[in-house]
Amino acid sequence: MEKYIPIIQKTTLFRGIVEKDLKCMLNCHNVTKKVYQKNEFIIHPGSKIQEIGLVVSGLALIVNEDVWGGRNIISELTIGTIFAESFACLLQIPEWISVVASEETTVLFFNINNILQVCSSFCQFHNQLIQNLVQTLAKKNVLLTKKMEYLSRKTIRDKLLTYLSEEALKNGKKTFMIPFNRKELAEYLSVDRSALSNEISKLQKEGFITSNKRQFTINATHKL
Amino acid sequence: MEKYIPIIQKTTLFRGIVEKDLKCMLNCHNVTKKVYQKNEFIIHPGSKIQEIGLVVSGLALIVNEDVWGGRNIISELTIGTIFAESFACLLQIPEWISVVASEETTVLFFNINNILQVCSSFCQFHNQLIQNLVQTLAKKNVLLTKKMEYLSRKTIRDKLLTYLSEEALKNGKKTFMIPFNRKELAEYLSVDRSALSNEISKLQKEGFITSNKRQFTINATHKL
DNA sequence: GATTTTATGTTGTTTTAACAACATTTTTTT
DNA sequence: AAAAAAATGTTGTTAAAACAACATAAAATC
Repeated sequence: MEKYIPIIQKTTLFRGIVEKDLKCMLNCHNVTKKVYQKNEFIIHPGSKIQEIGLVVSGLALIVNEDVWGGRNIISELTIGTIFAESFACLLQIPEWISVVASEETTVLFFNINNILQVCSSFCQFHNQLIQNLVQTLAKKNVLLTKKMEYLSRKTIRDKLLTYLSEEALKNGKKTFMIPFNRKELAEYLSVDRSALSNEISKLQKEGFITSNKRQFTINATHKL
Repeated sequence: MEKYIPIIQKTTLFRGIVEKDLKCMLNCHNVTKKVYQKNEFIIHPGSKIQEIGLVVSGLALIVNEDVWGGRNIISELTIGTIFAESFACLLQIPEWISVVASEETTVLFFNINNILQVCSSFCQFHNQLIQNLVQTLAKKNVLLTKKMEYLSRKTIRDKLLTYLSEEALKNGKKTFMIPFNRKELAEYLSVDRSALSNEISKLQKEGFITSNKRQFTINATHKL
């Protein structure tokens, strides 16, 4: 198990935990390891759960299942990614969510109770762990809320301008770089790539923005 | 302060905390109270924050501000609503978010450190509070992820079918009631109301679903 | 440096949604 | 019970996005 310590230490959940404590945790039988074959279910829809997962080898997929038997990939879980932390906190997997191994995959499971239940002796380890868990959840929350702001706009133009505005405010400058190329940005905003490129062109011609690849400049004097 | 205990006890954050502990907390100067006038800022964009807010009278708005000076209401904060819990966990308000009093509004502030920092003496109070905070964050997370599934679909039909599918799975039945009327459902899915009604009609004619007001039946044998 | 691949922009066509206007039903108010 | 208000459904028009196909530019590979 100890060979996974470098991976564990890099996760948001265990960031800042000293190696001694991690070793202790791994040796206290608080962590279980399981290997899954390709296409095997790691998490079944509607099941009970008490563990946070961590992929230490292979690749898994979070999948949304519909009543017609259709499947939709929500996200990919690469090595070093923790998953199901929200579900573990609620002790329940939604009926439409599953996690499936995309190839042979090794997963470590951390019981949520060992993280949340404060031990009788005041310890820095637990404090840090709770702090980390809360921050992980909060961060995801803010990211999702942010993304929702774009997705709930009706036109590509509005989605894009809302996104660019927030990026400008976040950077504190009117000129900034975005972390996506066109294809990725289109996917992030859930729009067609060519339609997005087209809209960027139009906004430039109309004087709202200037853009060159990943660099954008917002012309805030040019009122909407 | 103690007059607010009934409101405090009903929040997800303080659910299950005994009155004795709440009183102790209120008396230990861990909670501050502030009254805001109409249109006054309760939270400024980009500011530092260490407190979770609770509206105990009046009405406040979470507002998204853009670089052009435009404002967009993200949500309404009615009496009994806690807010800024995610931001408090990250100690930072995003640059595009503000909270504004919509009328004269009274707010209680709970310092996040008094919730997260485990005291040296093992206490049930703290344990419950952390449990509650984590559950609040996790729940919001799952709700946001769920909503994103719909919003990221391109057509009204896909948004609606995804929504109905998850509701059916959640209820464990093909026939179920939804918690929205048409106007609310349209708003939730970020689509036009009449276009939504129209799409529901079409889906019925094509045999995918049966619907009567808030009751829907999914015909899962009628493949997509 | 040439070749291939990937990213980006452009345009026209088809599909879909938004919008507006109105009919009908249901619910609420008086 | 009548009147008013709100919710829902329907249709036609307009606006916008998806899609497809292609041109060009940039980056990666050989």
